[in-house]
Amino acid sequence: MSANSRLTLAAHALAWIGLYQRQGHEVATSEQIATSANTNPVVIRRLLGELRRAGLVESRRGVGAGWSLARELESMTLLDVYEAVEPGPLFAMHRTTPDQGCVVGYGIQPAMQGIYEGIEETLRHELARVTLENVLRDVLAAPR
Amino acid sequence: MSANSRLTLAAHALAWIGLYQRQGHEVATSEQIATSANTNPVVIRRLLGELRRAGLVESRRGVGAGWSLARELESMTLLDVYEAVEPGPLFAMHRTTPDQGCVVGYGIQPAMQGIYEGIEETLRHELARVTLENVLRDVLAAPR
DNA sequence: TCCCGTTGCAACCTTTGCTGTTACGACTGC
DNA sequence: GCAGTCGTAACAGCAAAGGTTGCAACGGGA
Repeated sequence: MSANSRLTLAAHALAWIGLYQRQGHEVATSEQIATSANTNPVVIRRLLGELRRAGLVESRRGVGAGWSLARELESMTLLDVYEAVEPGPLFAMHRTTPDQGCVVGYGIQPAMQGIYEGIEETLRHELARVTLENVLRDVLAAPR
Repeated sequence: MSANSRLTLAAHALAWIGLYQRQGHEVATSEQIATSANTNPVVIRRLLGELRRAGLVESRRGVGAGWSLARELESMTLLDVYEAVEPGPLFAMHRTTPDQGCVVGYGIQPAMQGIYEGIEETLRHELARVTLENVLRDVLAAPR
């Protein structure tokens, strides 16, 4: 599976903004977050843009601009973040339509479709159990 | 997520071989399976090679060669197939190591690591609940 | 009114992984 | 020896993600 770091990076950004705000700052810049994540500010802006569309963060422009949380970390779950940054399904069907004249080729897609739906529902449920507050607590609990 | 059709294709191939054997045939060829899946025989051989390494199928060479199941479909689960064809973890960490001098950059990877492990364990449990026999039954149950 | 720092966004390149394709050697029953 | 199939390497094509550059838009302050 082409492993995807978008969820990790989004959680990183949210935890960073949340911690920064608790330290008394109003907004965080993509530059600061990019430094922490060791990547490019544009990558952060793109990702935070998706989170903004999902209502998780807000952005201000002009002087003293930057990003702030739209909700408390306690009320954000990894499922919210996952849905904001991961569009497609977990498992894909065939690239090309199987032979519809073959019994297996005809029935395989509806069969796997149904199975995958149940599995993804369970995945969503698991993701919904973890709040960004949990994430930040785990981050701060890392032993030095 | 770069959606991955390997699990779907592997399930297709196993269901095809299983059904073919129940119809009284000894072995199935990669050519036949490729026709059903509407792809290239080499793609099928590569994938079945991974399933062979996992002990799910066997192959014979020479005249009258082909593939056969190494176990009954009832004793194979989607987890067996998943582990055979999907090497990496479901969610990836950052591409580049985050800033270890930053509290969040330092703690984010162990934090997400622990969270992801729990989620993947649940995913494995779900995959283990579905046997290839279930898959074949669903395939044959597709309405014409 | 101008300046400055930041977001918003488009365009492009590079890398990576999967898939498709061709080619050919290895094997085995006849 | 022949024919049919696997086993595998090599390469091209394609798509997605990430990285990079460039620049317009915004808005508070001087």
